[in-house]
Amino acid sequence: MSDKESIPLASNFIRGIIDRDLAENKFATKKWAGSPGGAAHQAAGHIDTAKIRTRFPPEPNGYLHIGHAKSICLNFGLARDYDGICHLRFDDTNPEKESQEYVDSITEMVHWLGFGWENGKESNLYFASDYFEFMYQSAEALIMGGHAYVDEQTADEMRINRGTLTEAGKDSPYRNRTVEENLQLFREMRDGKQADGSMVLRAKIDMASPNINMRDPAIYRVRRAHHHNTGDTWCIYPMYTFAHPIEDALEQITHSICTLEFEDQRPFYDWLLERLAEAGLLAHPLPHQYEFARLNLTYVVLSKRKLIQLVEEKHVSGWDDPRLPTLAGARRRGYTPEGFRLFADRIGVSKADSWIEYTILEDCMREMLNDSAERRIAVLDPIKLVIDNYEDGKSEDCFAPNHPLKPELGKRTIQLTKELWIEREDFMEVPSKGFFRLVPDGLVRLRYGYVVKCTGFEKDAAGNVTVVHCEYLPDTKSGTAGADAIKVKGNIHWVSTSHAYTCEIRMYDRLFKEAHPGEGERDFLDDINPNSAHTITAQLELALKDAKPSDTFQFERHGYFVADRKDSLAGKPVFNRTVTLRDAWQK
RNA sequence: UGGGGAGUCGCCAAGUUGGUUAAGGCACUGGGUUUUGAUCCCAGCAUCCGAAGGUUCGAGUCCUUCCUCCUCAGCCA
Repeated sequence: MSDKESIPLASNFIRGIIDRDLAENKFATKKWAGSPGGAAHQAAGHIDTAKIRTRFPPEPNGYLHIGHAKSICLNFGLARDYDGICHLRFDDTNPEKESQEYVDSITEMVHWLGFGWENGKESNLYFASDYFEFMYQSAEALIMGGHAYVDEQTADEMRINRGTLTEAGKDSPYRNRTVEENLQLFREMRDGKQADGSMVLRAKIDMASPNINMRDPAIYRVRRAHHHNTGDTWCIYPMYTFAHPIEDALEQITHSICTLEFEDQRPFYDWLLERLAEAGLLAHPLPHQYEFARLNLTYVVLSKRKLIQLVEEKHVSGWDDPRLPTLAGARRRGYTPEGFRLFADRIGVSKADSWIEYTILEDCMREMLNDSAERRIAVLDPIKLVIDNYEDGKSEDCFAPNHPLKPELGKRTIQLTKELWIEREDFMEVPSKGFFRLVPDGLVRLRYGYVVKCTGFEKDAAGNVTVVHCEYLPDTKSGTAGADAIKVKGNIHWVSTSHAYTCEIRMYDRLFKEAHPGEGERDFLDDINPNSAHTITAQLELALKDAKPSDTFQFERHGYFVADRKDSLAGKPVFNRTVTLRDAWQK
């Protein structure tokens, strides 16, 4: 953890709730048997040593993105700060959409972000599907308590009878079956004696409730589908509404944090848990649900549907395309876990819908990368500079610090020769106002080398500058006595043409050109930035040839770059531009 | 038009049971340092808290009315 992350965090409403709960000793008697379970199981346990328990509960039906990172940092961060534990729990109650591939990917990315779910010997990695038996028993308990019934209406009939936002619903004709009949039918559902979709188990609450979620929500459906975890053991599966509160309760979660759209479901969450506590299946204290506003980022789409569309219609190269806001893509782009954690802290948590400016994320990455990335030299758009008064064939050591803020990281040598590559934009035949780099008859310092004076230049038939000529001033070499006798404002980087690694670099920019892709009547695909990626051939200092996949560097005066983790070969890395340096001059 | 939420500086976001000059971050604007026009440092940046009334010695914090935005009618999560 860096100093930046040890700065006291701004308070937020969830921390306020936790502070109050802890002050009231709300969980002082809560037990934990070392594994998830109901009242009977937990009763045999000890007082929970975890002060609070939170959980990150993804459905393994897609890849994690930056929005998830906010939730992950929130849940795991809270557990860390309050001496608690955060579980990683896969909410896998819909087998038709879920798969092991997603489980693996999600697990990997949560770890990558820097969080763990281990607590001593306990792994606290769970699957909702491991609780199917308990959920089934809970459903029977509900039936026996007169709180659930088997409904044989079709999906369409159910929808029609649910009413509207302003009109009450109508009771199902099957609503008043006897407990015995309900139990028998529910068991038939479980035993495969009822067809898919022919009936559902519904909670029996109030078809006239102004909250539509309380109008007898479906809690179990018949679905013959192979489950990635339970195989073909079940042909009935619980709905999220029913399953999630039970998952939280079995894991002794204290603070169940989700996004705003679940707010309407909280009454059912509490209703269900109370019923199961009455039935003796669960013990108090029961978990509570709290909702926060999901992340919206400008110039980015985070909806699962749109992300899938971008990938399937090949607008990007895949789920880990460096331009995508998926965590896999961000990692390939060179975004770092530290940067994401800083970002999460910086944007805060509240219940107000908000749009975070994309530059906030970029700034967080710059901030952490500035601290961690070693410096290297890269000429991205090379033109030749010839030092006419420099000896042919001579090669001279120049010393460049690996990190200006961390002298302990040492220096490396780079070779200066008569012919160099410099940046095309560092020379101007007719300088614009305020330009202080190379101009005819002007002085500029070759960074870590000599001060040179521009003596001329050559152009091709098209009028493009091809070669710049200069003469060096012998007594001005960096690091030698008197080097600063001649002051120059300009300072440009360079790479010897005979000591260069010619390399492919992917220059990435934002995927969308509009702050709010697809806003209003527009199709979000029409807002795609046609210049979000282009590949260049650059001249890099030789040391970069040995970069390992995922190594990050600051290419001085340009930005942060990472050796692509997929396409880099040993001795032949290719780089992705993570983010540029801030540039007051460009503005 | 029913239920549930939210409205504090360009973007986020703190604001204890009402107490007197409305945190902080990002952005922005000045100035300084600097062999990255980077980093870093210093300073400035809401007489005002969606609007209008009201209660009070005193309100972003309480009351009333209004406005705007988000969200809910899957056998998805």
